[in-house]
Amino acid sequence: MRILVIADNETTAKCLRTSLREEGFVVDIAIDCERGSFLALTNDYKLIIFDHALPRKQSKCLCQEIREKKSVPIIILSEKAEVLTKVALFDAGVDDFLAKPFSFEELMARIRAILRRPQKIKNQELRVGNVILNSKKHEARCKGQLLQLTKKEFALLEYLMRHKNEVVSRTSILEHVWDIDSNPFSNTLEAHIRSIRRKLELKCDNNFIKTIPGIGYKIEK
Amino acid sequence: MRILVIADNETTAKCLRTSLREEGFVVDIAIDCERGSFLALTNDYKLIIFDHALPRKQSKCLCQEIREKKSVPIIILSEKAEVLTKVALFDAGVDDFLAKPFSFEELMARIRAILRRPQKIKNQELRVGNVILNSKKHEARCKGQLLQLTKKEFALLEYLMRHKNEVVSRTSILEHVWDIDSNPFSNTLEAHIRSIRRKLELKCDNNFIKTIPGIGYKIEK
DNA sequence: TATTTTTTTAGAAAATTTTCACATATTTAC
DNA sequence: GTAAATATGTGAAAATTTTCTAAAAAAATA
Repeated sequence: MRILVIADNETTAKCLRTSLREEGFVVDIAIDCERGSFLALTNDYKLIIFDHALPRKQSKCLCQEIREKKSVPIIILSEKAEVLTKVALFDAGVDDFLAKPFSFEELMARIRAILRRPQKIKNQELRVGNVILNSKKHEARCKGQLLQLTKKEFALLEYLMRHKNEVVSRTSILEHVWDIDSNPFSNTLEAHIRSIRRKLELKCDNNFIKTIPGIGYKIEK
Repeated sequence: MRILVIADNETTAKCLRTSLREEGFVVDIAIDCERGSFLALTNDYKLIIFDHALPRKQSKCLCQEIREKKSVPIIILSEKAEVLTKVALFDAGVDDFLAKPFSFEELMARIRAILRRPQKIKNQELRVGNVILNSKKHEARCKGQLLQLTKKEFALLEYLMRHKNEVVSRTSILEHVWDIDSNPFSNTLEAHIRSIRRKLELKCDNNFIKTIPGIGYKIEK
């Protein structure tokens, strides 16, 4: 689940990224409008979080620009919830509005609401075949046995399992599970697949992740 | 358990904070309305305590403002229990009302009533695995042996134990166990975890608090 | 003021992620 | 069918990130 944070203040952006990563998101940050706009238009983010310390006109324009071409939800973080600005921003296609400083819990509540992923889903288990993922516990099990997965392995396996019965291309995996700084020529994806497979084989399942040469990977129910 | 105290008189606020801390709460204080409103709206407090020495209109407005956006309970401390004011305040969404002077015990009784967890706050023991917390005695035991925990350590361990079997992110720990002034870049959290672990290891349990790298900590039953 | 508690600091240790060199498999061209 | 080209798999090491640790500094408390 990849999202973009746009903020002029690098510290703000990095704090947000750290917290959002703990929640399992893949986070790109842009510390100016231009880069923000570029990233927003050239990637498929599930959500954009936008710091309104940016100059007013710029941020309104930016929202409109993004919304003309993408249907991605936008959350604005603002210094003061000024009514006029607020209305203007909603007109520009903003989905939600949060006055600073806010608690991270509050932001997460808004994010869940917008992504239409109520907290319940987070508690729920994701099950395909013998494998069960529980993201609240950050626990993966195969035939009841615990798999000791790292954060990246967990995210990768989760992505594949959410797309069970379909072939997922390397490109889309890299786009959703890695952030913008990932090296597209490396084989880190293969390395991670390898290590998940090894852990699965060790515990139970020998052919959970199938390779579709030239295309990508697939998990079948 | 984080709460907010709003009072014009700094001494009052600090006295309340001290007493409430002794009861195990994490307490933010605001010595004017503006900051009070600001904190109330931007944090997830379990309770707001409100000194009515503040100008009447202000406090009514403040309550309404907070209640429009938050469902947090509010207790008002008033110089005289004037009936009219009282009614007006209840209209504004106040949950309880206490005329000064009052005993702290009395305030705590109201707090317990409002939080609708009369036992859990003070009387009940919290038990996970070998570890038992008794917040009434402020006593932590592992296999019957007493652990000499500081207040912060106790609060941190309690937070983790209340969320047993789930991964608790560093961010959410910082938000719930530390107050607004905590530095997000420090590693005071790790330092406290370390010192709890050392005390636990000394007495009994070697792997009570697990680290989930990149996410946070977890206690399993 | 003396004592305890909390926070900060900085370097060590641990864990994770990436890279690399080469192995193996698959596809394509002949 | 075979060889070349392409794509993926593999294990180990390097690089990076994250967490741990101990000790000193700062703050709170008695």
